[in-house]
Amino acid sequence: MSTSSNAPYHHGDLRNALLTAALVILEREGEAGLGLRDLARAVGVSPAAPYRHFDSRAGLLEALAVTGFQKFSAEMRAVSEAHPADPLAAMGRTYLRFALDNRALFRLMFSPQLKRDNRPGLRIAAEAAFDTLRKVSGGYTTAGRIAALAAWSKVHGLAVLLLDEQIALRPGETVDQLIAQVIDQR
Amino acid sequence: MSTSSNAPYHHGDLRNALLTAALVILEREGEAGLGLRDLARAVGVSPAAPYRHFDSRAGLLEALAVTGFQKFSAEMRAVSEAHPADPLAAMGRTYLRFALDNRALFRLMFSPQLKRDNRPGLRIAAEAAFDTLRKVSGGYTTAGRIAALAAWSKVHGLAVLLLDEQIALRPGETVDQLIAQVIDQR
DNA sequence: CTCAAGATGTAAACAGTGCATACATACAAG
DNA sequence: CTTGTATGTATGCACTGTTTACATCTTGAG
Repeated sequence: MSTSSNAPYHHGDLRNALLTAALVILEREGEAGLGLRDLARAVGVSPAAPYRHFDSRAGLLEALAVTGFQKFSAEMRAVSEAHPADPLAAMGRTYLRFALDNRALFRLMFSPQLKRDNRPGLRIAAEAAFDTLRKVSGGYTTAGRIAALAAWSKVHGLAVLLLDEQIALRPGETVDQLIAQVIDQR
Repeated sequence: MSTSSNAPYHHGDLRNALLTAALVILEREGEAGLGLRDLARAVGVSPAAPYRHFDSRAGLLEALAVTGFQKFSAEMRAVSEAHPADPLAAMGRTYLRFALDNRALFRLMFSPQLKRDNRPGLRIAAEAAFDTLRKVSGGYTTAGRIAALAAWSKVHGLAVLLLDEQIALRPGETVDQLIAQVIDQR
């Protein structure tokens, strides 16, 4: 809480500072461009300091992904409560908006890299997110598991294709227009 | 064409040997686990040798992805000709089969990493593949661009979710059963 | 208040990476 | 046979994630 001192030996809130700085770098440079040394330098701390808060680079990525899943869950829950009549279309749009507004983070959340070294924290956060997804979209799930999987696949696939810039927009067409049309299509 | 010699100075077909060895390592270790040194060691050649055939690691990955797109195109064209009556469902199943049979390669083909450094070869190969996809699935495209995008999104999304093991199979259920059901769902 | 213990940061070094440069070898055309 | 070119090697550089030993701050018990 001090101090007039210029550079205190202890940062005070290094873990959070690392996470927020990492998010910025992640979205700007992509996952491969997020190095521990650059990150440490960005926060003004030695290269070894992050290891006091994360066991490895993978640990840091996991922490980022976990916050991503939490934010994702919160947004999905909020939009489903805001549109109790027909939550499905609204949830689809929110799913896509989240992916487009947090491109690198969204990719990280579904990264096979992280899945490979079984990070339990990530597994738990992901399952929690999908549980709320299931709960909150009750209509679809009662309409049948296959229908739910098909809907999820469509939304998720559109997200991935848009993130990878595999879909070309028509002149004057906005992404949200396209999203709305694809979601309404059945 | 010689020789009885044990280890000839020139490999003879290093480029292909590198590509096939790289594919094996890729599917076993993932993209991050594919290092040039390991690759060179696997083929029995010096660490610098691959640079005679690929300008960089990214160049090698690009070459892998290009072969992937070619194989993908060939399979899609073949299956569409084998099922001229209703090519759509068959193509969807082939799309999914390809993804599941070439997991790491499929991911590499759509990797944003490679897209970032605009490799022209990859761009061309990808566009060629999607062109044949469009041509070959004529029915869908005439049915409307949005419908085509929705169908593509569904198939691609299911592929990605399956690759990331985000979808749990029911006891006794096979992947192909699930795929067929989701594809037939509309 | 004191002061030991633990938490948090630093400095330095290690192994491994992609990559570049200079050199060696083999083949192919004249 | 000579010579140019393609292909592979040896070596070194800059950089990375990570570990170890040490420095500094904070905290809580006596």
